[in-house]
Amino acid sequence: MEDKPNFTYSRAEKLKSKKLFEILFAEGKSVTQFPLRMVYVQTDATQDLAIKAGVTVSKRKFKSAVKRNRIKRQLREAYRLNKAILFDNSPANYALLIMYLGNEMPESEQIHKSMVGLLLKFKGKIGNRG
RNA sequence: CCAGCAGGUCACCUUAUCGCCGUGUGCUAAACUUGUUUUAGUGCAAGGAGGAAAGUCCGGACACCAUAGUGCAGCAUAGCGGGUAACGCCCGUCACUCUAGUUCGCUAGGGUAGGACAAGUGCAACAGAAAGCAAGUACAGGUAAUGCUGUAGUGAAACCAGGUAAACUCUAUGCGGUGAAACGUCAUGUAAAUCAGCGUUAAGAGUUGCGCGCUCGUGUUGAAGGGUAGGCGGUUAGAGCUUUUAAGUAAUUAAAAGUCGAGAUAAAUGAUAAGGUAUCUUUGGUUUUAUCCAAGGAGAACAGAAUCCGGCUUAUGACCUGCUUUUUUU
Repeated sequence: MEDKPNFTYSRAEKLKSKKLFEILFAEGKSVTQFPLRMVYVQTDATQDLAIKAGVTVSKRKFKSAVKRNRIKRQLREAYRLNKAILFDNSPANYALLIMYLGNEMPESEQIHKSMVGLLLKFKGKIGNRG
């Protein structure tokens, strides 16, 4: 754990289940660090991985599939490189969904800064409750 | 040199770090149905969006459904011939038409919702008495009488036809519907929902717009398994691609050889950093101009597979070839 940082983001870590998405949209709680918003919900401890995450970009704000893909890739990279913040000591299992709220194409540097802030905010919240 | 038209080609590159996806292969571990097994982890190798992947506008392949049949209605197409799995697509050709040239014979290029006004209905600017059901001008002739007859006049067309079908309509041909969230299958697992047999057939319900037809209903016995979410198959070797030869004016077809080129599913095919290329542009110098040289700046457009093919349409950067027109210089 301490010798090499884990920067992977494989299939098992991705949020796949349709059911979970429905639950997230229905009863998820949110943390916002503009231009990002995270919706999260606590899941069963029976799952193999502690945290599953997905990213999303509104089709209404970005009609072009190319632009949507680009933003999602940037979000995924930012999460992949900074997820170690969460994996140190997570008190419970969570499903996360990170959304992009901006109206224009973002800079990667800005996304990275916002992602770090967002993850720290989230960590503070669940730490306080647990 | 600039502009237009036609045709063709490509779809930026390199390096570093960190990642994603399936495939092949090696190692390790676990499981048992001990196998060229399955699962997990890990190393290596080669590969990983398009010319439009887009719009979803046509045509197919494939799958399921009698709520699928049938008649009417409806929709689509429209010279002729050919190509094709098929098409509303493509090729050739005739006619008409537009543009340019012309030795007035034509030539080159483009366009065409180019079947029928020999059945019926409708429509028609201006002029005109009148362009269809109601009227009637002038002159002449004729009659018992009358637009009854001729001529003039208006107009493309006048008591009778003609024009018009991106007007109804008619003719010919074709068309069932739903689309990969189709469909098949596996495991989990509960009822009113499914299937088969027997009996009852009365009201009624369903369908594509309507009719016919078809299906269902209610009781009982037995059997198997739906919906939702998930896994696997379908699902990437195909009307495939490249080259050569032959047939054909061409679209295209045939034969031979070679070749395998993404398979995701909240959706992979990347992110970041540095450098460079095509190209554009600014300044200065050179040259009659074109050009060339130096320095600086910008720097790849449109766009993301989603069952698969054939087209059409739309978006869009750069280069090459040919033709035409205009201007300048020699």
